[in-house]
Amino acid sequence: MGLRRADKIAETLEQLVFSGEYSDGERLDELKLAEQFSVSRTPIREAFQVLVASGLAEQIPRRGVFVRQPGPVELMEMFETMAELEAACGRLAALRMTEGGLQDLAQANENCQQALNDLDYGRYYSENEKFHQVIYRGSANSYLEKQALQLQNRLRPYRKMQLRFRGRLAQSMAEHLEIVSALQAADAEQVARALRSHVTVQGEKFHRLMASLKS
Amino acid sequence: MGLRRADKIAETLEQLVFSGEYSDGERLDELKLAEQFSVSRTPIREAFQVLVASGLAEQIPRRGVFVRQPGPVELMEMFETMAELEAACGRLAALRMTEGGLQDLAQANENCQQALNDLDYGRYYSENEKFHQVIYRGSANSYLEKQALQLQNRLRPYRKMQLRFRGRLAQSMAEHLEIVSALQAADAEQVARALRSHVTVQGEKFHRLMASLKS
DNA sequence: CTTACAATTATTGTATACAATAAATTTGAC
DNA sequence: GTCAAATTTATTGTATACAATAATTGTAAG
Repeated sequence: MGLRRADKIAETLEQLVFSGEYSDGERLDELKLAEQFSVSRTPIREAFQVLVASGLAEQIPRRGVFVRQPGPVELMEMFETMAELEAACGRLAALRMTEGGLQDLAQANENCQQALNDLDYGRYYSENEKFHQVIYRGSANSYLEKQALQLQNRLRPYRKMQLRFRGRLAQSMAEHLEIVSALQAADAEQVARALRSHVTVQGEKFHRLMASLKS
Repeated sequence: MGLRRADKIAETLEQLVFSGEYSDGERLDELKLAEQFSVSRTPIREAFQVLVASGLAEQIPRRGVFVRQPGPVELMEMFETMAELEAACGRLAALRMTEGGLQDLAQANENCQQALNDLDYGRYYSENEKFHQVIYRGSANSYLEKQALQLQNRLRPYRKMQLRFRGRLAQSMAEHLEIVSALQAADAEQVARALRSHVTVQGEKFHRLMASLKS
């Protein structure tokens, strides 16, 4: 599976946009990037198309492409959409999850608890992601799963901000348990409700997120 | 707002893929397309990136790009995801829809009824789309709205197949009324339920869709 | 000093040229 | 005649060259 230079560049640029290396509205300079990547403008331009298509940048004809960092409003909208996608996955998973899937879920939750016991935030974070991914998978709808994974990926940097504050992790674990038992009980509505409120950003979470955006 | 040649080409190719002009697995020939559009390979290749990014084609390095028409399974998954997205829009719209939004909805439904009275299937189809779009808008979440619009657009050709068969339109209208009244009553769960089952493809609809795929 | 216009520069968009790799075809051994 | 290796051909990926348009600077009039 040969990789094209352009694809690798697109991936790298994506990471740079995610990590906040480029701020909102900043223009992506073809020539400068071509130099940096030791490549001609062509693969850079092809990489741009990928960024633009995924909404990470905007292209204005004859002007250039400009990175688009989501503002507070769009961010909230994305989180809300994520909550609804998760709820949808959960509702379907409640009806379709296999015994093996439920075991994976229990294991994933176990790993979260372990990380929490060790106060290993980084590991809790990644195990938590896996926990949710088991649910996406459990929906038995690979199209929906892909959508959920995509948005999860897009929101990762912001989720990272909001997870590590006092009491949040314990509460998060409690919610996980509620989700797990609802899934075991195959109670679709309960799963959807639990996941929606687990993911939704409001109250204190909202203020934390807004505060962290300013930095 | 100058348009780039490559963007226009991407749009055209999208339509060609949608309309079934290209079948699944078919390779998109750069040179042939360059000739057809009277253009060099460069803008063709840039257009390809757009198609690939939106999942309409797959790119295999050093091999070419190949159109990806959804098979029966993926199609069902997409419809199911659409149902969940619509339910999500509806649930939010139930809480947020303005008086003006409700009026737009009533008007859109009125137009559907009118088209149905005239037995104008084409118009019913487009008015029906507008009806749903009012709900997307009603969610007051432009990110979610965009996702819904995107999938609606992607599913259009298949939806067209399944709408025109005996009795379906009358039933569809009845469901619309249920949706409208639930929205007026601001009953989020009821709206979500009604929209989900309205959009879901199952039973007779499923068989129709499968049958039409073979042609 | 400000404004408007002209000339210059920079940057994007497209065409062509070249390089690298995969597909196809030919050739030769068995 | 069949299979395999080698050669040719076709096609993709990248670099460069050119064209078109937008941004910038400079200049002169008021």
